[in-house]
Amino acid sequence: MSVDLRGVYKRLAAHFGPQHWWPGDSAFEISVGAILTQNTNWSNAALAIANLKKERVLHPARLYKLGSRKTAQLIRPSGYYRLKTKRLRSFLRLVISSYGGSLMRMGRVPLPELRSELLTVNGIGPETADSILLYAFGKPSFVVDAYTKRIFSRHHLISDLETYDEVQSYCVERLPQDPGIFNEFHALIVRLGKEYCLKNNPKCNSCPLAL
DNA sequence: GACCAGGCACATC
DNA sequence: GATGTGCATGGT
Repeated sequence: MSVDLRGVYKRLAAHFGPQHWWPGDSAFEISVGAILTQNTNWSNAALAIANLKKERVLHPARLYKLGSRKTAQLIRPSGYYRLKTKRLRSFLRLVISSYGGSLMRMGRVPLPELRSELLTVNGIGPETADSILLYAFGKPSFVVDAYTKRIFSRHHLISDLETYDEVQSYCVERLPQDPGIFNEFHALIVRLGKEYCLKNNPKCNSCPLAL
């Protein structure tokens, strides 16, 4: 069975309107946000980013120079702060050692190579890598997350056993290879998930995606 | 006070 | 390769 994912996208877009993702003023800020929001409510990640901005360290070299203790203190509201400090610093080492601290230079690397490189960083898995590629660098890398899996399996588009790569292929094969569409689609899925497809108490009756 | 949130690495079987 | 566990905060 082949579901019209383009149609799904159009309906969500018509229902919710533009989502204006990802909130952030630079590729670096978006990348940091992608790590800080792992398994975490965005509002908590945003508190941490606000702290980094206030200290004027939302910049690769400055943040690295800041050191672990101070970084951990600033990103505390995002949760898992010791773990995320390590992860941020692993990412920073890549940016600094391979690209001289320039996200601009990093963004010139072709998608497949850059994705592989990001996945070598401790703490960057497929979702975080794809979020950085899509939202920080504007590359057509489709982001799959818990909402995508939950919604698609509840609507019987996929089984709940599918792996990350399988769900990603499923979507990529059914959508135009356009970063603008990938961007909006994922944001709309998250919006739908938050409003209609909660873990325990789904108000699925009124779901705009009656498939 | 329980439950949840825009994951990932690592241990163990 | 599948399954389980640690990581931690702030909002509802």
